Amino acid sequence: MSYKLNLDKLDFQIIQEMMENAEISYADLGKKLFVSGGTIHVRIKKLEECGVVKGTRLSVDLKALGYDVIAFIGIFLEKSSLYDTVAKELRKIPEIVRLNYTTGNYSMFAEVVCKDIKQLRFVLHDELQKIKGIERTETFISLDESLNRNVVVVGE
Amino acid sequence: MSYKLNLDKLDFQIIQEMMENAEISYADLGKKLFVSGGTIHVRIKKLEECGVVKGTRLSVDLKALGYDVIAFIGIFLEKSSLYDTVAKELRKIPEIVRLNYTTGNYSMFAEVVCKDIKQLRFVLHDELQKIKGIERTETFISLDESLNRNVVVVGE
DNA sequence: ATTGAAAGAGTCTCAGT
DNA sequence: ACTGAGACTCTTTCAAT
Repeated sequence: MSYKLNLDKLDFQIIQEMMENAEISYADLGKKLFVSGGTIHVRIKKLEECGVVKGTRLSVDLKALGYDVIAFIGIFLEKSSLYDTVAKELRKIPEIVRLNYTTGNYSMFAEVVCKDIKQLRFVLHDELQKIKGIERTETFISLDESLNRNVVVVGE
Repeated sequence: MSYKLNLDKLDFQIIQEMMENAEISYADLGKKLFVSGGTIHVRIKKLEECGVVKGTRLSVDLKALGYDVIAFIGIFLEKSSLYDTVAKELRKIPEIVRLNYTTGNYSMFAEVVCKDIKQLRFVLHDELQKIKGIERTETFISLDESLNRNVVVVGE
C-alpha cells in the first residue's frame, strides 16, 4: 500500500526533535545532530515532499482557553455497515475532534472537547441522539490527563 | 484556579489559524485578519507569555513512518487509589502516548501507537501485564481513523 | 494597543566538493 | 549527498501615534 521510503537515522532524528519543538532553527538542529544547517533543510524538504511531514501546528493549552472537559465516547451502531454515514454526521459536530472505527466492544470511538459539562450534555443529548444508526453510547469523562506526547519514532 | 485571561476575538482567531498551520508568516496572517504583522507578533508574544501557546509541533504521517497500529486500552485497576503509581509505570512505556483517568467503566484510558500487531502484543502482554495494580485491560484496535482535528476555539 | 520601518536572524538557493 | 556563502524573507525591536 505505502511506498518503501528510504529514511535513514538522520531523518528519524530530525522528525523526533521537531515533533516536540518545531521552532528550533536548522542551524541549531544541525549542530545537535552533527551536520550542517543546509543538510537539515534538504532533509526536511524531502520529508515534506514525500508526505511524511504534513506541516506544523501550534500547541495550545486548551484548559487556559476555557476548554476544561475532555470526554471519550464509545458508540454502538445498529449495524456496522452504518459506519460511513454516521461518521459523516459526527464530522459536522465541531466538538468531536477524533473518530476511530474500532474492533472490540464499541463500533466507533470518539473524543470530544468542550468548555463545560453543559456543552458536553448538549453534544451527547441533542447532537448525538438525533443521528440515525447510533444504538447507544457510553461516555468516559477525563478527570486527569497524565500523559499526552508523541510516540518515539525509530527506523528498522 | 486559572487566571482570568482577557483574550479578545483577534486572539482566538490567531490561535484558530495557527493550530492548523503554524507556518504562516505574521504579515500574511495580519492581512487575513485585517491588522498589521506587528500586531500579530505582539499578540502571539502575549499568548506565549501567559502560557496559552505552548510551542509548535511538527505534524507527521505516522503510517508513512511505519506506525500502522493505533489502539485504545481501557484499564481496570484493583483499586482506584493505585492510579498514580500505575500511571508512573505506564509513562515508562514509549508506545503509550496518552493516558487519562476517567469516569465510567474503566479506571484509566490509554492510547498506544505501534509499528505492527507484534509490537502491540508485546506492549499488552509483556509490558502491561507485569505492572502491579492492573486488574485487566480491554483493547480496541483502530481499523480506520476518520477524523483527527483541533477543536474550534471561541471566546464567550 | 497598533503601526511601519530598520536591524537582526533564519530560510532557501546554488555552485563547489 | 553534504557544505558554506550569498540572496532573500521573516521575526523582532522600537519610536511614533
